Amino acid sequence: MHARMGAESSPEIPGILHLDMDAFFASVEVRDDPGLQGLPVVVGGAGARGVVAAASYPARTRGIRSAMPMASARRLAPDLVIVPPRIAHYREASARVMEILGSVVAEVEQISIDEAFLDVRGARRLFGEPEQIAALLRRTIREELDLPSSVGGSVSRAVAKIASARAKPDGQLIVAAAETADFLAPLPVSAVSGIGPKAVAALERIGVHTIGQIREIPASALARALGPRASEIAQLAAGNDRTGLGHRVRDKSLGTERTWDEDLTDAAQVRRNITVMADDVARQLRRGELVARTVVLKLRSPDGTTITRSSTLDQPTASGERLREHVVALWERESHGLHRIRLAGVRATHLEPEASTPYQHELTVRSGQWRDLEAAMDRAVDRFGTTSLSRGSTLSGAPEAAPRGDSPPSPDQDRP
DNA sequence: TCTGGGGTCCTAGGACCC
DNA sequence: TCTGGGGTCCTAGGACCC
Repeated sequence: MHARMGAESSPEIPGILHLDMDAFFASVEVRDDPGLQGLPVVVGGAGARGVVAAASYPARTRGIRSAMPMASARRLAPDLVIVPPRIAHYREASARVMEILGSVVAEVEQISIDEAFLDVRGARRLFGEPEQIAALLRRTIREELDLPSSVGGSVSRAVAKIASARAKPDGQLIVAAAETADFLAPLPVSAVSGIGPKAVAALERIGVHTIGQIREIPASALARALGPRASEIAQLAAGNDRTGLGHRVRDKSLGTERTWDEDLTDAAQVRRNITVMADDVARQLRRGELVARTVVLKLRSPDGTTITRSSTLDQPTASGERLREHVVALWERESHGLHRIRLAGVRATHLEPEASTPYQHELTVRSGQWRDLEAAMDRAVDRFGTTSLSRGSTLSGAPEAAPRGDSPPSPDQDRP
């Protein structure tokens, strides 16, 4: 059932587009090194626990996929070319893609580094129907950045996203409103964004494999299989969402984590590493002119069990010293029960723009000192890179650093 | 040589306030 | 001296996405 026909309610134009860059990280690397053209190229960690972050199409024809363990990828393609990720570089390319989108369409919602939704209904008078706008965007990205992309279009975000995936590589697919049900019916349930491995397994248990079948089973059966998410998923599967575009205001959290090829067994070593991570997170906050109110420590054991422990601060901060204190305290609370650590991470959440927080106006002498010191450190890091100055010793002249325990500050030998 | 690193969103219980 | 309901914050875990 549709809403009333108001003066502005346009007929069902499939004007929600989803633009997705093809094999983005890998495409950027191949573009920058034409010698890689046609080869099975993956971007990702080469270590024992590395995984594939992006695979070129020649790699995909060999069965290699994103998120696959690098060891498996090597088995599938002994001639595999592994390129270490250059995230900052991809972010730059991403910014240029988004600039191009914004130059054609006012309504753009970036949803990840390599994809965006666009509402082109208002751009039709200038640039034509959704098909033509999609072609224009893809052509411009190709000409200006030499990168391939694909576009899906629909009246629904969920369906536009499914369509862009079906259009790959280097294609476009606009699904007219009247064709939506036929388009969706034969697709596997996993095609819906939001239906992951757990939901797929739950649906298979009740005999549901395709999107069409979701609409045939009773709502009660769907609710039993999927729990509270059932109705939302039913809506997506029917192509009924009309949510339009939202505009993500700012980041919600920011953090860093690391998995070691060999588990850490020394508590002091874990403490040193999370200390470095806390400094790194604080630096990211300062760079983004943000402060955080909560810091989260994440720990994973060899068997995959993951715990998180969080601590909320009295005042939002971007101080490495503050974050270190809290994250180390969280670690000291847990370290007794954890003897082998596969992964550790530090994340800052409840972010606020630095300018809007009262803490800025309540600088004490002491916090003023840390700000000056850490600002100086930021400048040095920008100039010399992270490895030259990692932590500890530089700040130990500051008024009482985080509890330090048994071992003296030592250069961090863990980072390649 | 079996599982990364960056995130978002949701749920649920307990504390605390009114 | 027996018990309610709503709202919000904090913490923890989990599913999911690229």
